[in-house]
Amino acid sequence: MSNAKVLPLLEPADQGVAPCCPPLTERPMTAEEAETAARMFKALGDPVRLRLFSSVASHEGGEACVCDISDVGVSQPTVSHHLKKLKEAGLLSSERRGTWVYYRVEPSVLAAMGKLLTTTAAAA
Amino acid sequence: MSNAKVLPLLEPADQGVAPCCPPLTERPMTAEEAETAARMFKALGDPVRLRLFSSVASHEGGEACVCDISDVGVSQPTVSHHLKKLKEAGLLSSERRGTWVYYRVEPSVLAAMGKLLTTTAAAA
DNA sequence: CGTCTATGTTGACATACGTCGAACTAAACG
DNA sequence: CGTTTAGTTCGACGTATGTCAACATAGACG
Repeated sequence: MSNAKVLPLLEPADQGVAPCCPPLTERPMTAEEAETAARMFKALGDPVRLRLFSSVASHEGGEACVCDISDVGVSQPTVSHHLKKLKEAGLLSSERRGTWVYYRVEPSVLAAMGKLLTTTAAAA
Repeated sequence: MSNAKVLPLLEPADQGVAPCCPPLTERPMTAEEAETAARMFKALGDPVRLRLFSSVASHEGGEACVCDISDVGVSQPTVSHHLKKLKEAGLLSSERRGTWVYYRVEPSVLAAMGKLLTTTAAAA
């Protein structure tokens, strides 16, 4: 099978910490950091993807079957396309169990993005 | 607890404050919420914009002249174009003072996006 | 086996996007 | 005035993106 290309910023040892970059307000990002972080923001920069991601993330256990979240107003292939994008961005992972395919959030990535947006400006 | 501030998921007010939506992990976003939030994520979904925004956000006072942040590897019209996009997304505001134009971050928007990505405290 | 259901993939299309150079506006300065 | 510096807007170009219908694949089930 063709392995999905996942963001290289996430090592299994980095779970729980910010793997990508310092907060946006700390210092100007380098080109490389921006390249990496932009990929994550871009993945959430589409309404359909955002709804899909939110549906998965808010589902119990942070995991949901495709059949439970595909009611977002677009065709089924489009849903599959967007889920693939989210997977390629490292935000979701998928697993087939019998008939259905389950998608799950990558909590470390969510935490990384949250840290990017932490307002350190309050210290000033 | 102090959820009195997070409760209003009203329309994105035009006052600069953008408490658009609850955390992504709280419940599936509505189409309207996703539209609003995706616009912000999309604005940060470009490496150049991310660097520009980070440069402004990390500058003293959360404010910077265009001339101080335009060294991002693209032409000056492109810088202007991206700054306009960030402004349209509500992430930055601009003001002309004499010869130079200063851009400043909208801290409320930054906080709103941070809240969107608040770590999955409930997704256990 | 055949068939049904659940997802993924492919190909095509229209639109959006990032980029640049050139032309334009705005302020300072002589 | 004219010139210089700072920044925006315009027009054009190539590429990326979102979308769908059609087809393909993977289990389940008889």
